Amino acid sequence: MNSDKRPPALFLMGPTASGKTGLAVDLVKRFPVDIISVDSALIYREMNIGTAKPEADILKIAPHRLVDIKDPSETYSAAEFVADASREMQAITAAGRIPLLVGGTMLYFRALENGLSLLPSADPEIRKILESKILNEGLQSLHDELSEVDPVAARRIHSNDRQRTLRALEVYKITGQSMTRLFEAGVEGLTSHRLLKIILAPAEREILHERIDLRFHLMLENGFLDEVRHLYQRDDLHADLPSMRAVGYRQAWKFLSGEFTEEEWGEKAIIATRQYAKRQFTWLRGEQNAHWLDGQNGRDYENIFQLFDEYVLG
RNA sequence: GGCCAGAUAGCUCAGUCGGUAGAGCAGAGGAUUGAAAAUCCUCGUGUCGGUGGUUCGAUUCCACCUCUGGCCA
Repeated sequence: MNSDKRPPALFLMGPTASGKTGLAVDLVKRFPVDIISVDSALIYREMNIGTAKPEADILKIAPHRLVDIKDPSETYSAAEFVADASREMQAITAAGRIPLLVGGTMLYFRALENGLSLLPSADPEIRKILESKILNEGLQSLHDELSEVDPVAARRIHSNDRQRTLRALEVYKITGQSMTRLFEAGVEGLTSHRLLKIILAPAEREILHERIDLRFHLMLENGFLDEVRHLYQRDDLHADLPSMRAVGYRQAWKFLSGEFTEEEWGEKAIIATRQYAKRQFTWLRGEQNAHWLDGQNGRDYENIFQLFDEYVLG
């Protein structure tokens, strides 16, 4: 029924706390799949409890690639992910197995599937200059500057969106060309594999909220605060690093620095997790050709196993 | 038991010199091209505690009642 001769690959997407890891492990037990993590926080070593990283015994059964590849002091990017994931997919396929990409970082999935334009990577020096300009002259002046060099991007990017305004200007400063101009070249998406996309997400938002709550309290029992305390004590880490802005870590950091009370930080961490899940849903609703499953009952899983059987054979 | 202060959106509160009300947070929806667990945008009808009274009109003024604080006994 399927004339597509390209090798198969599986995307397993879903909001945080939806049970992706559990399903992935089940798939590993039944099918010749190897897992690639699609998660901007699991890349960090020493960040285990708060990121809900699979435990060592799970990783032994179901190894995850692209986990623990960075120190919390380092940065990562969607482009690096695309390069890393593509490489791992090729390796897995070459070994006669099927790549299973599992995670919740939807930008990474999107970038991998649809591709990224050829843009320069971040330049710390230029960012520093632009940051200080925001400090001295305000974000609006930066946005005004963007209007001069790239009016199309300036119209698209809201003047309060500090991160995108800065990035668009950075691209111009590095290349001398507008981001809009560079976009015109088009992008090349993933063509090496045929995809089966599965979205695991509770149909009821309330169920997910309960799971988030439950999981957070479990994290606390498992010593989440001590984990953050270790990171807090390192003098090469600070609150503005991408790693320390992760949900939960950011709030725990603020408790340790005295900005939040003990009750406050936990409540705010749970809230931030819910809001993160909501943003993930916005991405997921836009996914094309994906199979949704609620995951609240076992039949769902059976359906996926069957689907997967047909897909691999096809 | 007496006195005082409260009772308004899921929560914390503002406000209406009498014309049925709005902020923050929460929540919902959306955007998303090398920081993405990031960053940003949009969305506010609720017996204004209850019952009566005054009034053309009461959430607002008055009386009583209920509840919650605090003080005095």
